[in-house]
Amino acid sequence: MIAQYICNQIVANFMETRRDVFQAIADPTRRAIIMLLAVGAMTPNAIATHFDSSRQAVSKHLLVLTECEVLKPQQQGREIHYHLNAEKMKDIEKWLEEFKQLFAQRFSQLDTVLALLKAKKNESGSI
Amino acid sequence: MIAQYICNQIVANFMETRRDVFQAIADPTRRAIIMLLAVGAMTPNAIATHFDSSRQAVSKHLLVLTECEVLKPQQQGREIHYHLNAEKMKDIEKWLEEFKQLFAQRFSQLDTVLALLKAKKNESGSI
DNA sequence: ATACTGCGCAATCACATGGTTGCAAATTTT
DNA sequence: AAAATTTGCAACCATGTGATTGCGCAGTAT
Repeated sequence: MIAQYICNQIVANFMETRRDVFQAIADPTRRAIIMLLAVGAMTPNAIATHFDSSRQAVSKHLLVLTECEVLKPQQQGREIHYHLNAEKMKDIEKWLEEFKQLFAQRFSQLDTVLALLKAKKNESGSI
Repeated sequence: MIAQYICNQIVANFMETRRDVFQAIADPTRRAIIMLLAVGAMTPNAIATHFDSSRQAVSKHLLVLTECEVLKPQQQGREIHYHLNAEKMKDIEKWLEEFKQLFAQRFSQLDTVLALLKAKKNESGSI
């Protein structure tokens, strides 16, 4: 059993709001769009030609991606070029890194908890 | 403008099915659960105490995470210990790595396309 | 045997999501 | 000026999602 305060800390740290990068990459179509735009900026019509779904469906994905700040629209006359905001992708990397650290240190964290429990063995056992 | 065949290849490669790791980490509660279980296996009740939502709500998240093969339930008497399948997390890392490579090589890919276009300048322009 | 506990499952509900069609606004072309 | 193109936006629909409540079943404790 992990000590309560450590768990609460973990939960508090990693509970975030919606409309983030994680929602952006949740949909396979959106992941494909991200990959497409990683190569270069494109217009909605150009993007849509690569998918079975309609232009409007793709456009809605572009809206979501823009709300997640993964894409940045750039108007050029009547065309809109969607650019990738590669910086946002780092949020995923950051989370993944935090996870990997937590996972790698799981034994030492348990040791910490056990040591704390041992040190407080004479007090009330709930820490 | 990116050449058609490269784009189609990208789209085909990165269109995947649902119920994958990306859906697993789309929800902030599920991300927090993953972080919790990264430290050590826990029972549904123990997990639920760390969240405001009810036990059943957490249980549904556990079901989703299990379907995504991020968690593995392990029955012990009447208790079920949910273990993290850290291997599944690598799918995210893999995707992120592919993205980073694609992004880093975007200029050279454009060069490739332009070179191809130049070589075929006398044929039909669609490649 | 009889409670109690831990847990999954079904029903239900509000809301989000992905998709479609239709249309209007803005820009470009003719 | 008129036609065509690119695009976003609104309405609508089917389905998915997150959450709640109620319940039943399998272990455990008394």
